[in-house]
Amino acid sequence: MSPARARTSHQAIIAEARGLLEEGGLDAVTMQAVAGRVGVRAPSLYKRFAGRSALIGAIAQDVVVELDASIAPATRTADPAEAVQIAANQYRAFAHRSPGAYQLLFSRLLPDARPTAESNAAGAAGVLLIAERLVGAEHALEAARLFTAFVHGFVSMELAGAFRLGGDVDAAFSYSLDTIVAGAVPQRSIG
Amino acid sequence: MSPARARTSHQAIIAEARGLLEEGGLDAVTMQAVAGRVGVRAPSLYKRFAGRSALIGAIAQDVVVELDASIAPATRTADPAEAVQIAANQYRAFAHRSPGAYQLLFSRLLPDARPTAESNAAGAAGVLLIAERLVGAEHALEAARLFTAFVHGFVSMELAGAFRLGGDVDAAFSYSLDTIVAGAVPQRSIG
DNA sequence: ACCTGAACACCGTTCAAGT
DNA sequence: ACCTGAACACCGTTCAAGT
Repeated sequence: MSPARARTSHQAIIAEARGLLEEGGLDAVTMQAVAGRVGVRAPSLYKRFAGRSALIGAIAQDVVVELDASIAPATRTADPAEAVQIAANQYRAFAHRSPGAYQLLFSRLLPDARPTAESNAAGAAGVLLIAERLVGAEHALEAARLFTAFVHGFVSMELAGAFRLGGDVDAAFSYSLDTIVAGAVPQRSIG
Repeated sequence: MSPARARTSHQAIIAEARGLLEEGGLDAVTMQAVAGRVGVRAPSLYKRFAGRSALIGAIAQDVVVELDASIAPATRTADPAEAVQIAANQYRAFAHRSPGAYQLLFSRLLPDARPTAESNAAGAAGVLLIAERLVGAEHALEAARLFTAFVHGFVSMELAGAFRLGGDVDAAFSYSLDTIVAGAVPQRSIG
């Protein structure tokens, strides 16, 4: 007679789905596999998520928040050139720590699986702040885009196994950041 | 009594699959949909491709070759700073022209759907050549990685709809290339 | 209030049977 | 030599029925 009590939770489902994502990619995140991990049958998941893509979207939201949080401390470093290094290294470290989650952010997601603009506003604001300190207000947005595009691109290529010509990948990352900072700073005084 | 004659071809299958990829993403590239487009039933596709992932891999191979070809002409521009601009703009134009195909290259692919290292050796060599002309032999590989990572990252973010803060995206691309070139060149004479 | 089995429409893939 | 229908194991999703 007692109505069935909850045997799982929103958070547990997301956590297990994310585990499957890291282990076997998006294809491994099936409703049945997730249900199995949380000790329930697939149809029960629909009590908490509208469908698979909503579940994927919930993961993406969490990931955006974590990624933002991991680069946020860099904002508190006064020297902008140093802040760039810290933010870039933290961003890259997050992607290495959670490659499946990271790649999810830039995969073509279904409409309802898209992280909201607000959810990464904090991260965008932090990068913009550092960029403004580095190059001034006029080119802050452009510099922020340069920085973000480079770091994302580098990490994305690493995770895709695109650096196949040998050499020291860490050194290339470091060289690149130095080069970008060197190119960006003078534009404030010269241009 | 006459044995059944071929009703489609390797190339036709790849072309139609790619059309579906551009229209509806990877999920739309089902064996049944591809078969329907080439006027055949799904099982017939297995006469020419080992499976879906082999078909996806064949698309990826073609795309790598086309992308390489689109940036190759930049190599013939003597001024390296100018060559960087041309290569970057051609790369970006290709991604805008074939966003589905482009994104395929950086998605987590199954083992047999991976473009071979040889297939993009030409493109890598071209970028490396331009980088060497720009910064010298010592840092050529690192500069090539900076360039490639930035351009890929920028384009990837564009296609993912990640630039949501307004502003002029074309201008940010142009600003970024100028900044990278400005930062890279001095390192040859100074460092 | 949550959980379940059964069902449905869809996949990729295999294979014996057709021409 | 290529094509096909039928079959299999697997998806996501719905829903009536259980507690």
